[in-house]
Amino acid sequence: MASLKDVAVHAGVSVSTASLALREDPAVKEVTRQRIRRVADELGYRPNGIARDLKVKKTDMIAVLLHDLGGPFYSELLRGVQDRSHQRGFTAIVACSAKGKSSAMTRLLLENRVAGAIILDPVIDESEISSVASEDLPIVVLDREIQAPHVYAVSADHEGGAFKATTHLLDRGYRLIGFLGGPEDSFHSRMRFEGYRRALSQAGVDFDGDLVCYGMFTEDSGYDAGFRLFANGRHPDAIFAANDEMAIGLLRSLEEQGLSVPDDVALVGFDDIRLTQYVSPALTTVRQPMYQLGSDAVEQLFQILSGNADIESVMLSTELVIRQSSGVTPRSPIRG
Amino acid sequence: MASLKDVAVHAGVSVSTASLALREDPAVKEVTRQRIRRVADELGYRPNGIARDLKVKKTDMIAVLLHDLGGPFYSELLRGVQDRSHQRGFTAIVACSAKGKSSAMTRLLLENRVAGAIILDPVIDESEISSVASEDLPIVVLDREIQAPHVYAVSADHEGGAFKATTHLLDRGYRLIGFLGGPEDSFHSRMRFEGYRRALSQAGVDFDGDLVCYGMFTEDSGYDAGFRLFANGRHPDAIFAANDEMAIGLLRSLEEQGLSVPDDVALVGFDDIRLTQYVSPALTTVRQPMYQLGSDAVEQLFQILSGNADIESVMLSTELVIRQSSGVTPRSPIRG
DNA sequence: AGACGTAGTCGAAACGTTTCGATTTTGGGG
DNA sequence: CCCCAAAATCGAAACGTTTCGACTACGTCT
Repeated sequence: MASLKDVAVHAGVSVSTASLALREDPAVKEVTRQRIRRVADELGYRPNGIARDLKVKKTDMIAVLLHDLGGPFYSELLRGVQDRSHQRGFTAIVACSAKGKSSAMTRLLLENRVAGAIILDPVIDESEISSVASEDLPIVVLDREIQAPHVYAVSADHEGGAFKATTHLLDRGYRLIGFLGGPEDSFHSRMRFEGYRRALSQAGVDFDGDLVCYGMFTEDSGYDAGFRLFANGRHPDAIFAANDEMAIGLLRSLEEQGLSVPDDVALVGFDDIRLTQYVSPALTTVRQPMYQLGSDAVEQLFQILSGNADIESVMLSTELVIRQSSGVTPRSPIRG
Repeated sequence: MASLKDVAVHAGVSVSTASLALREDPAVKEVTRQRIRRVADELGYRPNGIARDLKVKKTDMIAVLLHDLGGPFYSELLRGVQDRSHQRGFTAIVACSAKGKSSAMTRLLLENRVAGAIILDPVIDESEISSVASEDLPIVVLDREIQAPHVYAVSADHEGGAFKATTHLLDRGYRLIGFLGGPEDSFHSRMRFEGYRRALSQAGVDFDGDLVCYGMFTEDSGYDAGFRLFANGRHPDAIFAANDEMAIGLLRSLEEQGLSVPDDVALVGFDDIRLTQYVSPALTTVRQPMYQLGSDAVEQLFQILSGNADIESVMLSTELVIRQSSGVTPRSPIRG
């Protein structure tokens, strides 16, 4: 592997001149520069970014750590990250946030290979993240609340989205509105539950714990929950599911129970995954601004790295996407 | 940022001893090691992986370059990459293969930051890839054919899958089988077309160019093609679409044209994306071993990096997944 | 003609490790 | 008590850059 020294020797100049020349520094004479560049090409010289990073003590790479690579809607998020990183001169690299000796977490974050990190992983524990963040490694967490130095948050407004979803059902006249949550300790599930509670309470509808049920955010767990929600003679007239996967499983189980959606039971999900448009009836849901989440995360990191002092948490609003599963006409509007 | 030297000074030992101690080298006495480690912890010392990589002149990171991050079925692929990388002691980082000065391509591959790369990108041109590959940077391309030094291939058997799909339709008695391809210069489309041709020819069915149509691998382009395929009084009794997206668009257009699938027209797709199970009728398709593709790519890279001389291209077989869209019972089996 | 500014080039240090040969310490045997 | 091998520690070089102060040569100004 040809190094700068090799180039310098072959071009009959010093290493420093070669270095300057290849970086188009105006201090080196045009003719010399051309010669050096020609030699570099002949030798197939490639700058060693590792050496460079070591010398200048900084790197333009930022890490994006996801719990499982390639989940369904990371696509948009990563596009946001990608675009904004590029715009800010960063190179974003994505990896899986698994722990362990040779994990990306270790290699990238603990071994000083990146300037900062964005973490979207509901599972990895808080202490892990806060212990890894430092003066030299700011971390932006997505969809989490972590109070720790050098940890910043960018989040979609899950509570607000859930509020919108539930209010939508209330507006359409439903009163026995069930909630299908995810794992109880999950941030997403908690926030969405809170929005649900707030909507009920604002509408003056009593909360009924019997109408609440939990799954695992998977389609199958939604399917299972579909039976529990209608067991013992209970019969909610609408259900707000904390994510689309479960809503879709739920849809299947309702169908099996001979219940029609939305005629017998209205249904709203969360996330707006692609499938929601294809199931029948198409699923009313809440869309998160994934692209912006990614882009804002990078921007936040950029600001921090630029030494901008007062960084505030960012909360992005969500959007209700109304389709068929939540009924068509308001039966008895509660407002207006 | 505390360096090894700081640790050494505070612990009253030399830098080399500190280095050895923190790597648990048995040459350093237990008590010394404990002292050094304690000091390191107190100072919040973190090894500088960049310096390390520079010194030892190697890195355990491999890059995975995708055309667009987070496409629908990269998920499985990346899991394969992830698992195998971990098993082989690599850290896999994923980035977008866009070109340009500060792109991942440049930063990671051209600046010697990774030991090797896996590229899955039908768009980026061949010359780009072959010019980037080198002695010190072996590249494994997925689903492409590139003849160049230091470029190796791992591929699913698209031709074979298309053959299976078409033969399946033939077995069920269809004879006027149309082909809906992607962009004509795409490797995927070409291979799948070839499998289609071979199946027809093996069954002694004449190829009819009028039954061939091209889209862009998108749902909308499939929808449009659906009208072209049935224009001018043509009426294929089955269609093999080169991917599921287009097949689904096609399904929609057939429905609009009052054609029933599979009764009027049978349909087979390719890829087995998740949606295929949810559309109605569920789509018969060809599944690629995405997990294995990823895992084999890493394995291939590992072998190359281990100095294993004779590396052969790998071709993985695909699997026909039969659902409702291709009809139910054979009408007139052509074999057996 | 001498001084001086400037364009161009150079040398050496530094970044934080690892590695290896050299040096010191230790402890046991004669 | 001394010597020696083994154990423990150390010092310095090296990895490939960048950077900065220093140096050279040369034309210009006075």
